[in-house]
Amino acid sequence: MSESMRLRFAPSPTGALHIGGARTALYNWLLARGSGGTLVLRLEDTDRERSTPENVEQIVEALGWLELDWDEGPVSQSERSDRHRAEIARLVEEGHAYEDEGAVRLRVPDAGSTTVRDEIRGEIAFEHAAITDFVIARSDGSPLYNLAVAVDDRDMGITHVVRGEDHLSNTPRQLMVLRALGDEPPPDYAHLPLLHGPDGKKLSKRHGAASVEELRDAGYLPEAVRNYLALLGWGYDAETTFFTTDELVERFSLDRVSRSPAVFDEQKLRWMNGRYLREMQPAELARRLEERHGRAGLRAAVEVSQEKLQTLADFWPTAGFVVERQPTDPRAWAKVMTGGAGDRLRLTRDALAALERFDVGGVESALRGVVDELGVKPKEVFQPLRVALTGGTVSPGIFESVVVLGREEALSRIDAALERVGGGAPS
RNA sequence: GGGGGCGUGGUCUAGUGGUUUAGGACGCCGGCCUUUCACGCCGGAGGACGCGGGUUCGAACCCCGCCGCCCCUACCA
Repeated sequence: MSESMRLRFAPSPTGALHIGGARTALYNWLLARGSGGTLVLRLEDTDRERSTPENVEQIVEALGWLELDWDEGPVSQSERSDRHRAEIARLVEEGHAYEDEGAVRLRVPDAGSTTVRDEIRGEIAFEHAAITDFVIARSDGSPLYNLAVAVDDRDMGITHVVRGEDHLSNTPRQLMVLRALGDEPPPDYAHLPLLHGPDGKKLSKRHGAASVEELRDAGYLPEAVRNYLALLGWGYDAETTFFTTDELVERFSLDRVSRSPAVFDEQKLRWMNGRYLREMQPAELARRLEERHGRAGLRAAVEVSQEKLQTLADFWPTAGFVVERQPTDPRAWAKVMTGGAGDRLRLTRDALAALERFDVGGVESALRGVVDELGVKPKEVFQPLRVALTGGTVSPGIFESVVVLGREEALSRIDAALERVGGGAPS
C-alpha cells in the first residue's frame, strides 16, 4: 500500500449504523491510520426519501463512540448534486449516456466484459451481455447511486474502495461510469465478506443487538467491539485473539481478509468484553459506569464486582446492592432461609457486631469462626448472610460484600432479615 | 430466469500439495479451585475440510460437474 492511500467510508443514512457498516468503517480506518493515509466520511444520501438527518446524526455518534475518526467530511452526496448533474449532462453530450423516458441511462456495450480487480478476491470478469443500460439519473434529473459514487470517488481522489460484498456486482457499473468520465485509472477495490445472523441470513434487528447503538446500550466497550469486529473476516495468525487498537493499526492488511461471510456471534463478543472489563483499571471502570448510570461513588461497588462482569449492563444486577438495598428474591429466600438459618444468621450478626478489625481479613476470620463453632458447612452460614445482604444467592465474595457495606449497614440488613425470619430479636 | 461471490466441527478462524492422526478461540460437557455465581486451571465431545468425479506417489489446498447459501439484476443504496 502506498503511503498516500485515500479511503472513504460511505454509509447510506437510511438507518442506524449496523454492525456490518461498523466493521467496514473499522477496516477503512485501520487502513488509513496504518498507512498514514486519509479517510473521508461520505454520506450516500441520493435517496432523499429514506435519508434523514437523524440517521446521519446517529451514524456520526456511533463512529464517535467507536472512536473511529475521519480526516475529511462528512460530505453529503446531496450537496454535490449540481456536480453530478453536470457530469450526467456531459456523458449525454459525449454519447456515453442517453435519455430514456426522461431518465438517463449509461450505454453498456453489447459485447466484451469489464474486469474488477479485487484486492481480496482477485480478478472477476463481468460480461457486458448480462448488464443492461442502467439508469444514472431519474426522470427528475436527480443522480442515482452508481453515478454519484463514481463521480465522487473520482473527484475525491479515492485510491481504495473498501466496502461490503453486496456492492461487488455494482462495481463493473461504476467502473464503466468511471471510464466514460475520463481516462484516469480507477481506484483499487476490496469487497469484504458480508456479516450474517446466527440463522445465516443478513444481520438485522431480529438477531439481537445489530446496531452500534444497541451494542453500546448492551454494555459493550468500544475497544472490545473493535477487537471483535476486526476478527470477523480477518485473522492475523493461528493463535492471536487479543489486539490493542495500535496492534490492529499496525497489523491489519487486506491480504488476510477472508472471502467467506461470517456470522456475528454475540456470545463471543460477551466473552471478549468480559476480558477487557477484567483487565481495566478499577478507577477507569468506575468512571465509565458512573457516566453510564449518571451517578457518582461507584468505585467501591466496582471493586467487589469487576471480576464478575461481562458487560457494563451486568454491573447493577451484581453490585447494585452495594449502592442501595435490593428487593429480596423470593426464591433465594425460600431456598436459603430454612432450618436453623435464623439462628446461624443471628450468631453471624453477633460475630460481626463484636468484630474489632472490620476489614476483609477480620470479617473472614469472624465468619469462619461461626462456621467452626456451629460445625456446619461454610455455605450454611454464608448463604443466609448473602441473602440478607444482597437479596439473592449470587453475589460478589461474601467477605468483601460485608466490608464494602460497612458494619452499620450490614448489621441493619441482617436485622431486617432476622425480623422477617422470626429467628429472634437482635441481641 | 440471468450474472457474480462464497462453502474447514454449532460459531469465528489457522492451514494454498506431504511437518495434519486438520491447529487455536467462543460455545458445550466433565473435573479442579471454592462461601454463591463467575474467573482461572485441567480434561473431553464435536470436522474425514459442501457433495461427486478427476489430476498426482500424495489434495482441505489444483481441475471439472453438481448442490447449498448470499449479493446484484430498482428512475434503492
